[in-house]
Amino acid sequence: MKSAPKLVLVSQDEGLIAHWQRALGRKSLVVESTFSDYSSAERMHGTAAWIDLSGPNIPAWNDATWHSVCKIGGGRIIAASSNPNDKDAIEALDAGCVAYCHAFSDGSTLKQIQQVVDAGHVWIGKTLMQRLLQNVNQVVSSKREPDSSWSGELTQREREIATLAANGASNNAISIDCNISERTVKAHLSAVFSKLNITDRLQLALRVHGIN
Amino acid sequence: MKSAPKLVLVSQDEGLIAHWQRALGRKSLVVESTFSDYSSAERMHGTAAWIDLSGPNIPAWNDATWHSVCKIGGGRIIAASSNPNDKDAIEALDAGCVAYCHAFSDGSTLKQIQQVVDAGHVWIGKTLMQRLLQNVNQVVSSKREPDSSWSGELTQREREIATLAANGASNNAISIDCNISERTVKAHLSAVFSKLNITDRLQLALRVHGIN
DNA sequence: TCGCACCCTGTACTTGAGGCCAATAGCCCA
DNA sequence: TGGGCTATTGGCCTCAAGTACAGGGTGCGA
Repeated sequence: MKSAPKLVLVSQDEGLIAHWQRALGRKSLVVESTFSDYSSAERMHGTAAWIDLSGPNIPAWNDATWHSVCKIGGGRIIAASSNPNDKDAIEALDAGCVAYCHAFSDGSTLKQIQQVVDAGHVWIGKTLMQRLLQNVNQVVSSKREPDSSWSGELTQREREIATLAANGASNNAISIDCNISERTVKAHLSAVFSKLNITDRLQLALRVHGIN
Repeated sequence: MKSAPKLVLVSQDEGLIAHWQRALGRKSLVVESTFSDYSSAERMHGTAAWIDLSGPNIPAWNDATWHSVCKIGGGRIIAASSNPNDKDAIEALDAGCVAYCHAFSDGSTLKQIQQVVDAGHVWIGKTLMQRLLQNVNQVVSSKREPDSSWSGELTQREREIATLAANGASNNAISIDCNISERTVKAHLSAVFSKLNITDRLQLALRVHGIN
C-alpha cells in the first residue's frame, strides 16, 4: 500500500522521458502521454508526477483541474517547462505544484528535486527564490510599521478594534471576539473615527490599509 | 584546490555538533566554537558553514559582518535556529544565508539541505515557502492588473461603480458622479456583490485593493 | 484627594445600505 | 423575431452602523 511512492512521468516527448528515466532511475514508474490521461486516472492519487508543460491539453494555471489534482487528489506535481520563467513558476506553485523547473535540467538536479519533493518539501529555482525574497522584503518592510501613520493617537484597545473593523468584521463579530458588548465596540469605533477625522469603517479600512 | 567543498560546523553545543556530524558524515570537516572564530578565519573563504544561531556573539542580521562573509567572502551560510520563525528566516536569507532551518532537524533533512546548498541552491522550509508565495501573489497581483482577480465577470458599468464604492464613495455620491439614480447604483452594487460572492462594500474594498 | 484618561455599558434615534419584487428599454445573436 | 444580457428605475422592507445622551468602574499622576 505504501511501498516506494509511485512516480508518473507525463510527456509525449520520448527524448525527455528517456532523460527523466535516466536521472530518476526508479522501478515503480508509469509513463502517461497526456495530462488528461494522468489526471483522469484513479491511480493518480498520492503519486508524484513530472508534467511536461510543453505537452498537449495542459490546463491554464487557474483551471480547477489543478486544484482537484493537487489539493484534493493529493498529487504532488512537478511542473517541468522547456522555457521556464518566474511568472509561470509562481502561477504553477500557486496552483498547487510542489516544484517548477527546466524540463531538461541536468540529471543531478532532477534527482535532487525528486528527493526534495519526496521529503514533502517544495522546490524552486534560484532566480525565483531571489525574486521571492526581494518581494517579501518589500512586503515585510512596507507592512512593518504603517502604524505611525494612522494609529498614533489611538489607545491600544482602539487600535485593536479598529484593525478588526478595517478587515471586515461586523460590530457584533468584534464584540464576540473581544468579549465586550456591541455597544462598547461602537463607542471605541466612534472614538477612532473622531480621532482619525473620518466617518465610517470603510474610510477606516482605506486608511488602515494605506489606500487614500 | 577544489576537492570536496570544505564544511564548517559552528556551535558550542556538543550534542548539536554530534547530531550534525552523524547526519552529514563528511571527512573534511572543521568545528569552530564561535561565529567570530569562523568569520575571522582566512580559511572560511568558499566554505559552507552551519551556524548555530543559539551560540554566542551572533551578529544581528543587519550587521555588516554577514555581508562580508556571504557576499564578499563567498561563505555559504546555513543558519540553524533552535526556535525558527518566518521573520527571522527572511532576515537571515536577506542577509545572504543560503539556508535556514531548525537546528535539530532530522538527519535526512539536514543531509538534503547540505545537498541543495552544495548544488548552489537555496533551501527554505515549507511554511516559509507558502508564506513567500502568498506574499508574492499579493505583490504580483496588486502590481500587475488587479482586474483579472476580481473584476473578471463584471460588466463595464459594474466595474466602474464598484471601483468608486471600494474607494469610499457613498451610493448617493456615486449616483451624482455617474449621473444615474441612487436606486440604480444599488442595483449595480447588488449585482457586483452577488457575482463576487460578498455582502457589502467593505468586503468589496478589501477585494478590490487586494487585501483579504 | 481630585482630575483625567481609559474601558465598559445602556436606551433611543436616524439613516445609509442592501435585499426582494417588478418593470421598461436598448442591443446583439440565433 | 424571440430570447438573453445590460442599464435603468421604482417601491417596500429590514437591519447594521453610527450618534446623542447618560452613566459606572479603574488606575495614575498632581
